Amino acid sequence: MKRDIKKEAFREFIAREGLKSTRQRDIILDFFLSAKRHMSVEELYRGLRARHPGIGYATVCRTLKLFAQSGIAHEIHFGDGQTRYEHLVEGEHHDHLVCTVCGTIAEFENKTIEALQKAVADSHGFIIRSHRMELYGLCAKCAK
Amino acid sequence: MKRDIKKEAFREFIAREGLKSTRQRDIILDFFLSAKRHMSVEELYRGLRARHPGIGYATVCRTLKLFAQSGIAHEIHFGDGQTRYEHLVEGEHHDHLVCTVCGTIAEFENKTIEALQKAVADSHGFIIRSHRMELYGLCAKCAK
DNA sequence: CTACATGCAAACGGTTTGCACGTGT
DNA sequence: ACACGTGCAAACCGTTTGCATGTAG
Repeated sequence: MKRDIKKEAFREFIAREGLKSTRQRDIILDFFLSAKRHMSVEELYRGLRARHPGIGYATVCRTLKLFAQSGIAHEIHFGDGQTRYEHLVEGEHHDHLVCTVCGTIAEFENKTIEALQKAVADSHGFIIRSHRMELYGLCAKCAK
Repeated sequence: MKRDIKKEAFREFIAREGLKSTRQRDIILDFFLSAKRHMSVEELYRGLRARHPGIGYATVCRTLKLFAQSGIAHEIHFGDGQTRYEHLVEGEHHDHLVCTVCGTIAEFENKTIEALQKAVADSHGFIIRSHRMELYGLCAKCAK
């Protein structure tokens, strides 16, 4: 199962870097992996806090950064001043449909677009390291 | 000339909203239109400050927001915590190639990608209001 | 026993706001 | 004259950091 692969990957990262496996990190990782994707730090913090009142905001921030470093998660910004994290499904990449009314975020992937991005970059002599693409507007529900 | 069309558009906006035309707004607009696109608030502020020492940061922020409201400019965020503004060329839309080494931002436009975005959105019943697409990596210079 | 992790509170960085004073209409 | 604009400093908001204490290895 995906979840366990990530846990394993994070465990390895922790070991490799000489860091420590702690109760908090386990709790945060569990919650993060089981929560919906694209959670903001604040949402994650509140969710965690509900079950584990002692946990600190700073710890959540620090741990999420570790997830990003370890490669199991990715930091995203939608321009609303909130940092979000999404868990990564290995090599896969996807982009976002962001509903500006209800805030729902859907994902999509389109190989043709990615190929065209590559072509555009090539024509500028530009080497793509990463990209982001977000479509903002009304989701099916809110469009009605 | 483009510049004058924008000045005119802003003047109209000011009038329509019952706002006032002031020395500062003129200065900021001039500087903004003549500066390179994608300037951060900080860069604009420093540039303005060099010639007009009295100008306040808050005024620059407020005025840039007005530009955005009036439709002559657009706020953009590249996830580095800085707000940038770019002046809009009417209906045109373009996307960005951001060099992560030297910070240079190039623009491109690709109708095929836009059509595909529309297709993706349609297949989700999603109505696009706006979008953003940024390719991050190394520009031609930095790639060498 | 040592180094890393935690929770708290204070600091931070960019942006926004409150307010007394200035200025366009 | 009145309403809107300005500059400054203080507030703000999400995030990060310093520090004393806790805990994994």
